Amino acid sequence: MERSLSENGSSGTYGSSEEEMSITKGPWTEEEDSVLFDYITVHGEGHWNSVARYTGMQTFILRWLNYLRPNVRRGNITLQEQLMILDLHSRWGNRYYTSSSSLSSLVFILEHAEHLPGRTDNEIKNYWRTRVVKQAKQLKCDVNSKQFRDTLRFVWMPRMLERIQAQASSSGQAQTALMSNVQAHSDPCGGATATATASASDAGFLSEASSAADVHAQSLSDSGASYSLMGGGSWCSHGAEEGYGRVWEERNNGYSEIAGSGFGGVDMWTEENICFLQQQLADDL
DNA sequence: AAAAACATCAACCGCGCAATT
DNA sequence: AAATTGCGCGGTTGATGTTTT
Repeated sequence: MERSLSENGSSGTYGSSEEEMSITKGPWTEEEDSVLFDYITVHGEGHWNSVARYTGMQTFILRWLNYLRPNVRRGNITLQEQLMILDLHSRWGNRYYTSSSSLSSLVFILEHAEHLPGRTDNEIKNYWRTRVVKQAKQLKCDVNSKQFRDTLRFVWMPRMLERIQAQASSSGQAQTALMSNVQAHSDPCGGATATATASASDAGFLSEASSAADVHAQSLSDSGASYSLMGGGSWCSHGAEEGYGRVWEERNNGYSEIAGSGFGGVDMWTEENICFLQQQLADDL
């Protein structure tokens, strides 16, 4: 194999043009993974700093971060994680190169949420692109449009929350956490707060969510108020980053309890749900 | 049962900002 | 102040797996 790591200073052997000519591409073999794993075990992750400057080292780093690193989780993104992704993305988007607003920051947050460790940027990105962006295209809607974002925030996310709650009910898990988190509450910032009605039947929920979406999408999005996902301590956002650390800490308690309950892997992008989304988008026009 | 179409995800690429010289 | 280098990011590709015809 041509991928190699060596001890001496210019260790990333991808560095020289000669060697780059013979770089192996494509899927990693078990043997390669094993070599890389051993290397990190011996040298530690900190060693990246001294070798990462060499072209191609990025390949090793990515393999480690996205695959080999302990606690990395792959596949089967839970509803809770999907909800988090949508929530955070609605707040921060996927803007470039700022320390507080990128997908990597999102990963950072996921990793520091006690019960949602190990999701990688690649995975989140893939979810966003293969699911969300794809559905937006199917709906003939610009994923970055205000209309789509509002629909996600005020219709889709409450619907996901509803599903999570339904799962919790059926499994008898996390009921307390959800019931305390998913309920109407006043917004101390003075604005209205969109809420999912946890006890609604599906049909009932649809109409309630619809009207809620209509009202809130109109009345809230311009003012900067946000749909409140988890509201142990209710919160509002006037500008994306303001007070986020504190808010996250409070909200994360809710996430953690629910995420810890262990259900997930539910596909929200069913025909029924997409039709529903389509209806919402049509109504907004 | 086989082929085609589609979906997913790991891996790689290249751009542009930030830091350094 | 300008040029260079490094780094982090989102975008894209291609392999693989799954579903549909």
